[in-house]
Amino acid sequence: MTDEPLVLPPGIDLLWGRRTSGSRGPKPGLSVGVIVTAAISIANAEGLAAVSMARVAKAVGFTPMSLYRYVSNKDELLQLMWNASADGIADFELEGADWRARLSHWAMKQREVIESNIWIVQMPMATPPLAPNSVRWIEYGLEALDGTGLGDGDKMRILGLVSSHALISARMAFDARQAVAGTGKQQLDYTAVLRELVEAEDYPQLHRVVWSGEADDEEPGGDPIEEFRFDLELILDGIEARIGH
Amino acid sequence: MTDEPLVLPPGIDLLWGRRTSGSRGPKPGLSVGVIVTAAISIANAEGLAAVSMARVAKAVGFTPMSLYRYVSNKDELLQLMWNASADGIADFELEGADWRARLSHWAMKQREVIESNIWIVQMPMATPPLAPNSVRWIEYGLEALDGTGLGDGDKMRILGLVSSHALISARMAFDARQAVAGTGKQQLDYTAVLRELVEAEDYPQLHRVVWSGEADDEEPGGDPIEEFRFDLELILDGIEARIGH
DNA sequence: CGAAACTGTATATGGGCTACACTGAATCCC
DNA sequence: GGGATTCAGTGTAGCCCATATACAGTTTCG
Repeated sequence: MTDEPLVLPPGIDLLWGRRTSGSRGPKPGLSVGVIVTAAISIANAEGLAAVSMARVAKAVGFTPMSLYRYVSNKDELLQLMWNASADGIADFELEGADWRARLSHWAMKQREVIESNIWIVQMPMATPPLAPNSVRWIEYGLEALDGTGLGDGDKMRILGLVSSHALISARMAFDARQAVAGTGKQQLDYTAVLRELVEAEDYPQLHRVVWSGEADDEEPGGDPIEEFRFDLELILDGIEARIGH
Repeated sequence: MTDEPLVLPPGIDLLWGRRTSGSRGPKPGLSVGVIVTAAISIANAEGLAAVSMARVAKAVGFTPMSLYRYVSNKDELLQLMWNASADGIADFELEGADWRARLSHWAMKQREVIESNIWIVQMPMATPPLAPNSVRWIEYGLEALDGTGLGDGDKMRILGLVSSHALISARMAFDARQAVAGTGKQQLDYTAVLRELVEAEDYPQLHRVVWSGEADDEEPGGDPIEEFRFDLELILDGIEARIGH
């Protein structure tokens, strides 16, 4: 309970407004917000790989090194982008009569945010969710599960499970799109490739699946949103079983 | 049904033994296997970030460029590593009387493999699973779900869901360990940080969770395996509900 | 014996992050 | 007001990375 300095992960202090700066010297010509916005712009337009310090600096009209006055390194910039991508979350309104509808809504919204900032799926995972928007989001999730009788630990784990699945789902959809819109190359047809590689005697189960009609799986035809909903419903069923009702 | 060349993703042709090489010229002093083994060694010892072409080349005693005679680029090397990490999977024996026990066993084994090649969690996701070991693994998964009456598409999606969760679970455990064993810095106590940041009036739910005793969540104390099992059971419950019995 | 094919190397290009030293401007304090 | 302090932005340079290209040396085939 002593008032120790409390080390925060990089960028977190800045996000929570805990990084102070003196009043001497020239006025800053730039701001963290401007930098992060520019970086997100680039990421949305050209993918996360296109986000380099030099590239961002050019976008805001400064030299690369100037960015380091606002952001201590690139990793921190990435964290800030991740948080900023969820700006506007404060306006989120939890909808639904029961926990199931609410959590479903919560999950779909999360996937939506990821989808509209698709570079998120290329982000290296880092610290646990400590950014303000993440915390806010967890708060909403807990609210959705309020009154279910679940323990706190269970609630948190369930939210983690659902969140991580929203991310995975978006990533898989993204990968599928990439494969199709590849470098002008022939479309990567997952099923066709498997049909070529999978011999009946070595892989009886998979061979049957791949040659049966139904296996339109990873293909662009299958609606990723529907697939996500499938998984989500399955998880929700699991939660329901856990709640015991 | 024509016999078109069928473009395979990078590395996949090599993995399935479909890359031929002439017999002229000097005998190779190196092999893909040696390179991949060395790369995995480095990744296990120092993390995936330490795996660079130069680093691997030094490990095998050749110049960096020599590796390109065996591997067409770094990305391909990563795919080969990913596949090689699951070598030995052929000996896997599916255990369990019913599908639930079998799938559970399947999932736990998968997490185990990831855990013992923990750099996998740092890998950029790429193509859908087409490497031999991945395909073999799916085969086992289908076998586990055999006789459940589930449709092929559902089976595949369920396997994807469980797999992705094994990966996420391992990643979260890894991140937690990282946070603790950080750069000699003070341990990042998730709960403590949240207690500092989360105000009761702004985040009533989370505030309560964080200040209640139970919230020993992301902490090293909580056994990651147990947490994985929790999520897994939840998913299994969902599947059971789906099967309708 | 060429000619062809192949291995491994050396060199060089272009990109990345960021430490460091520096200039000049704004502010504070005496 | 004037010096000291603090800070913004720049330029340079170091080090790492992946890999294209050209080449030297070696093996095999016709």
